[in-house]
Amino acid sequence: MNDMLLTPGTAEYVAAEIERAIHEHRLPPGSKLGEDELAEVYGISRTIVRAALQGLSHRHLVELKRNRGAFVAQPTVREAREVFEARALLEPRTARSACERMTPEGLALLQAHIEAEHEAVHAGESGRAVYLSGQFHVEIARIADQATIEAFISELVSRSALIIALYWQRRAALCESHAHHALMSAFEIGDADMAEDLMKSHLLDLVTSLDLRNRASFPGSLREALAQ
Amino acid sequence: MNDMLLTPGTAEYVAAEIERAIHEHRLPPGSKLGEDELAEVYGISRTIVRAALQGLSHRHLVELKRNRGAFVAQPTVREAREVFEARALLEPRTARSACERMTPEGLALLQAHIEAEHEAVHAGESGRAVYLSGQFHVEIARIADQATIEAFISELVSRSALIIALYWQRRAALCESHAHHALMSAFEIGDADMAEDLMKSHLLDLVTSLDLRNRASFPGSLREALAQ
DNA sequence: CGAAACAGGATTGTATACGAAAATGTGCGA
DNA sequence: TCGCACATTTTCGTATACAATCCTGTTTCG
Repeated sequence: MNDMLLTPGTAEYVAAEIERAIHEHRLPPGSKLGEDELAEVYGISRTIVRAALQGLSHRHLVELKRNRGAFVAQPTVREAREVFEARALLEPRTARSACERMTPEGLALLQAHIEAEHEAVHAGESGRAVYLSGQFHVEIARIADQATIEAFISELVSRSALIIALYWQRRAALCESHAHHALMSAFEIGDADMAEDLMKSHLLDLVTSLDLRNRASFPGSLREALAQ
Repeated sequence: MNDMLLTPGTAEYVAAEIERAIHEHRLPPGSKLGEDELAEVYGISRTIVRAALQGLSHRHLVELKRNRGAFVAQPTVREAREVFEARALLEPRTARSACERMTPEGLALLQAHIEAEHEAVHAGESGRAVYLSGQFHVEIARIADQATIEAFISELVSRSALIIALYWQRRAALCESHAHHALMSAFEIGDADMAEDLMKSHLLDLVTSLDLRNRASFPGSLREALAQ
């Protein structure tokens, strides 16, 4: 769905690949990202890999531990709350803006997006489904024509993928598509108030579908897993 | 006012130094940031300098032109509008949160901040004054105890410094301190609604004090300066 | 037998060397 | 004199070499 016009071998390309893998839950939180390993995979030197990892760490998707290496980030419960707090500030009014500036092309884009989501869900590609449902929010920001806010939302959506990987609780798998469908309706009839409200409650639904009780977060992940 | 606990010789240290210089208008928009030059200044290799510059480019403070080098960013009029749009979404409600969670320590911190601003203004250190008045907003986000939003606001404030350098129009030099004083009053009496409203109008005042008419932005800066 | 010290291996941190691209300066020809 | 092509110089992009650090498995001593 997103542009693939990044030339292979660049730091941006490698970063995008890793980010997508994180987003699709192929790289679970805590995964070690060895520099030599990545360099070999992409046929480049560690210089580029390091640039990519540094970029990802600025987006809080990767944690760089000095002399230890790079790891896929493990957002704490607190971080998770903060991310959705930020989304709650940015996204509803961005959905409003998008609705006000909606074009036929934008509408078609979002429609195609939703259909791709459905496909992924039915094909059992849950990773891709999670990725697409996140990108839906980014597309809305893009339609709102706010590049700065879009960049923030893009980061928050990616971090949300990590949060979902860590704190998602089984129940409620269908609310997603419903919420996106509802938003589409609002966009179609051009009801900006409705779009804003729907986005607000959609985000609220998302947080409440997480298990954000303070279970000591995951600094070690092992200590946590074994300390019965 | 900010922590100086970054060990010299690291990319973070160099990035912080450059960012501060940008913020204080010692490095005007468009300045060339040569790698060899910076490496010599800080007594390090280009490796570290490049890491620092890449970090700054992720915050949109530096523009990296392939095979050309790094330059202090020159936000366009459109970018300027977007930055303040984003600030309008984030900061008022963050000021509210800060007000609700205000502590005596936080109050004292902000008070000291304002006094430092006054000092800088009276000492004629306009660069430092601009820097401090920006940091005031970041401190509020910190008091609101929202690290994620704080990071966003920090970036937006830094970009605002560039925008001010480019688009500020003389008049209205005193509104700044007034607005910050008014905010302090709201914090002191714990009036969250007032804090939110004051921040909202403060940001509005800021944008309206800029000259954001489309004067072809500054892609070249030279072409612009000489095309009479 | 257990714990601390030690050595080996693996991985990251930094500097530097070399190649590539762009900007600039020079000289030739029209 | 002007313009174009070529050479030079500067600066960036990438790879690689080496040093520093950490982890782990082993040894040694109490």
